[in-house]
Amino acid sequence: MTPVRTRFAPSPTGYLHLGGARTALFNWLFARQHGGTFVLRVEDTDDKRNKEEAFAAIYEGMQWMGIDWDEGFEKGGDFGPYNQSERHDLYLKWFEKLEADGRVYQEDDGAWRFRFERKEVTLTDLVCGEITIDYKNEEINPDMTVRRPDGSFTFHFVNVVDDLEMQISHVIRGEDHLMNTPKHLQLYEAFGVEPPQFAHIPLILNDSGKKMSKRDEGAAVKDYQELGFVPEAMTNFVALLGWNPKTEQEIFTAEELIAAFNLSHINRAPARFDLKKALWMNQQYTLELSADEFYESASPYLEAAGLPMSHPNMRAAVEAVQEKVNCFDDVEGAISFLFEDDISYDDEAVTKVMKNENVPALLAALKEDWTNLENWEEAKDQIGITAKAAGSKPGQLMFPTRVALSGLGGGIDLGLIIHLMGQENCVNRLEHFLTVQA
RNA sequence: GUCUCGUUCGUCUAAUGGUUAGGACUCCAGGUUUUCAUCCUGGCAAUAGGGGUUCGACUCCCCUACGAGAUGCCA
Repeated sequence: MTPVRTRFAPSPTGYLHLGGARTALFNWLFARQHGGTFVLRVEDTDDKRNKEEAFAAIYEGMQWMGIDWDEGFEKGGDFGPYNQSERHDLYLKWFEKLEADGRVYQEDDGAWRFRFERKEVTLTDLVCGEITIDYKNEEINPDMTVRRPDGSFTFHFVNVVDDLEMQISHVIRGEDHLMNTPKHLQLYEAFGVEPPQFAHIPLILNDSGKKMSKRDEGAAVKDYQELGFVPEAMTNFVALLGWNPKTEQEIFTAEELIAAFNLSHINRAPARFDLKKALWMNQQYTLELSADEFYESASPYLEAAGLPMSHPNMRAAVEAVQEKVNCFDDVEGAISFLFEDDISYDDEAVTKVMKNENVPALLAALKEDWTNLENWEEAKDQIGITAKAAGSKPGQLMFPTRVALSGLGGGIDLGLIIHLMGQENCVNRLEHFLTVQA
């Protein structure tokens, strides 16, 4: 039994694509499940500027999602170097073998082509099954370029050499490589080595059903980091895109994913990324955080938004919205009204409130009744008393009061809003609401 | 154009010849909460179309439509 060795080989594009993240995750899950090795290789064949910076975005994204690697970038290992740009001698060695065997020939401009065997090639893919490509017709499948006139090698060539040199046992990659694989198989055969096993996973589509591209909103893992996703939720959600456990379980810890993962349960059809469901899943995770964890995680977002972090009410306000928000980025909008003098009103909430024509009178009455109260509990109870005195139900005044005080249709518990805001501010907000909206 | 793959509620998916086609998200309606959220209950909603094979088809075969990928001296 050969040891399981998988790899993720991104090129330094400056961001970790959602699809790339899932490819990395599946490779990682498979390696972890089999006690194998997960390699991070850098496909930097083109000499790009800011290569290191561009790659940093990728490994930071992986680290955020909790995908660690055993070999490769910054870890080293026995099969290095792990940057393609430093592996030229290795490529040359295998190229010379092809040359000696007469499997390559040179074009007029100096480029080298690999001579395909003119036969049918069958790929047995762990996800896609058997796929046969006919190479008999040279017009349809011309020999492929493996080396450029400047001496550098093309993707197909280096990819195969790297995988065989690094003794990769399973190549798990996006379906966009499916048609490349028979070519790679020809190369393995010419090299005289056993190819690895292949598993091609379906692509991730954007909201409109097209392949997610760099321009798409939410194409980068970083986008979800900025939205304030819990990393474990992100990992969980991405794992369920194109793979399913064949059970109705949806919430998985990393350990559970490792145990349940199975290449044969990967779908063939591409999947769309549904932000609403992702946010729902994220909320399942934020709900499970301790108050401390939630506060710690939300703080950076609040600081970035300029909220006064040392304010005595800050901690209580943040804790109060833990079960109200989907992601950390929503916290600021849910509590900022407590820390700002100017209040902005949610149009939808105001419209809903104003549908009841009794509301202005009720709020005006409450404003009068709210003076000279001992504490916030009394103030909260007063809402019911005022409502009843006017012949309304308490509930008919609770919601309008919430909107008048916070400007929002939802959020912190009303009693707590009153408590944190203080009597004077409450009365002022009612006054302001009546002036502006009524 | 050619080659390859794919197509189940709006979305993620289950059901590999026999189910009232199941679950989840969204949405809607109730309940709980004097408000909001959580939570609970219920509801709307799908086998792309057409032919076969079969006692029986989401499931197998063929055609069409649609989608995706490949067809680079990009990766």
